[in-house]
Amino acid sequence: MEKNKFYITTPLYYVNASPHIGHSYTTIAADCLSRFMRAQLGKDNVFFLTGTDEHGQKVQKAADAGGMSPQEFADQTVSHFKSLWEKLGISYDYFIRTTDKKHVDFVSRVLEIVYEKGDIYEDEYEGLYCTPCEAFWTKMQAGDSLCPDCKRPVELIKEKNYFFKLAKYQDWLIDHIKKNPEFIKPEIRRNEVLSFLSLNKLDDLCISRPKERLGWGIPLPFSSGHVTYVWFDALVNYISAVGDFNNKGEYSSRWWPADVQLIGKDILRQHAVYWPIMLKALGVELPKTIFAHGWWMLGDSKMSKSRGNVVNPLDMAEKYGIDTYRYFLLRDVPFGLDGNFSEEAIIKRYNSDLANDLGNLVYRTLTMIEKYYQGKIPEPGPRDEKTKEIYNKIASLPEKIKIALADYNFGLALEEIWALINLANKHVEETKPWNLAKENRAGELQSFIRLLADVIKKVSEVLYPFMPDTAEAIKAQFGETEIKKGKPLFPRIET
RNA sequence: CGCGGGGUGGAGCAGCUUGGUAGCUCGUCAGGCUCAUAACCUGAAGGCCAGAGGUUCAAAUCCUCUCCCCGCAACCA
Repeated sequence: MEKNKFYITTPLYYVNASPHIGHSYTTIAADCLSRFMRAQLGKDNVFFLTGTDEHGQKVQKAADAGGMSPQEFADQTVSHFKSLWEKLGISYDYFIRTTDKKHVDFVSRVLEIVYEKGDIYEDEYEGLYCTPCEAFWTKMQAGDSLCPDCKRPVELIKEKNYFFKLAKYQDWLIDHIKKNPEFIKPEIRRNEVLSFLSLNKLDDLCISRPKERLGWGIPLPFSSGHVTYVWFDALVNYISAVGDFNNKGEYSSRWWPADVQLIGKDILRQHAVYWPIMLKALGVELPKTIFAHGWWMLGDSKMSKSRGNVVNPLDMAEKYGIDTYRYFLLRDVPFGLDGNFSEEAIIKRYNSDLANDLGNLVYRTLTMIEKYYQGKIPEPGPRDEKTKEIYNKIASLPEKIKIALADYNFGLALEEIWALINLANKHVEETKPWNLAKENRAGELQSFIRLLADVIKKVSEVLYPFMPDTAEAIKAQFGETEIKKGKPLFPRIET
């Protein structure tokens, strides 16, 4: 994450359903990193891309069901995503839609280039097809010759399709992953991909769908009877959003290659296998890192629409506050591992970390400034050893956070911040400022209060990428010279 | 024998690579303090580290086997 620019992407969210906690998780993580990197590199040197994937069968079916055109349907879902991101304070730089004209043209160009290169060929596709579900199944999936979805019989059908030569690049990809330990993170996912690639022979990827079966997609430039397979279309967004091909088919971009592409572990294969091979075929550089995070589970079960246990991020943000929601997601579970989501867990985090530790430190400090210094933040006083030690901690905090985030360890970064908060709370106990006041030890009291104010100012500064509103609120309470006390930031939630 | 991850005080986790007093957060209990949101600080209780065997002076940590839980297993985002 060094260098002078930082390009980060989220996956393109598929518009067949409304946003859930998983979407918000990836996007909040990306937002946090973007805000952090803007502070490091300057606003103009960071590019944060998100957007929506809008083609394909599922969208068409959902649109049909709602009596809309696919485009109308997509427009509607896109507005849900956009308003959610606005509510959650997501600072994306660009929102790409795969139905954008630029993207459609770009995909077309990509297909031409790969086709001309000879990495796309025509062949007969044979598979087990379930007509009512409009889906193909593998032999394994439909072992009993019944559709795993609807349990009706599948039939073997053949159709003409276009294939992308994945297999040709298999060894190259294995080699790339082995040589670049940073390419797939965390390590567990890297090992997973590596073992998958080593143990299985890749089949070429079918990248077309006959128009009569699926009309909602980008037409293949070399076959009027087919549209592009959604993944082949969608993945290209990461480069279509930020660059162009010249007439020789060479790609150039100020931002590409991406510094990190955040994804959920469910779409690892597409991003760690298909995507790099597509780029290789195009002669375009590979992203530096693909980071696959874990899933949020509800109790013991996976979150899924069919089980009716989907968590609506907007409800959570409204109920507990945007920053609480952001804090919870980034702090409660290590990025990369699965986590358990529950409102009890949010409340626990809220009360212990936000209300008791941070909120209380801020509030007690404000009270003391009000009481002992009439609301004016005192000048620094003489520093004893303990005070110097705490100032050293303040000074070293940003570097610790930088190290933690360089490893995508949001939880550790927040723990570092809380270590300072807890140290300050402890310091109050040890110093007993109420005694200093009674005993007229003005110098010590002044130095002490100023220290607390300085701790809080630093905390609000480093907290900004994680909890922007809270950082602003604290900043507003602690002015240059005066304070504005107001209400507690995080009133306890009584249970 | 398909591949992979995991089983550590009431809950959630760290420690295992490079063996040597079992650590953190929350919860519980007791005390302290009063600037503070019954918040803060200190202390205590609580674990034969899934089970069995082995290596070693010494194993949560290395080796073998067993049991249990969870993902993945390819054109459906």
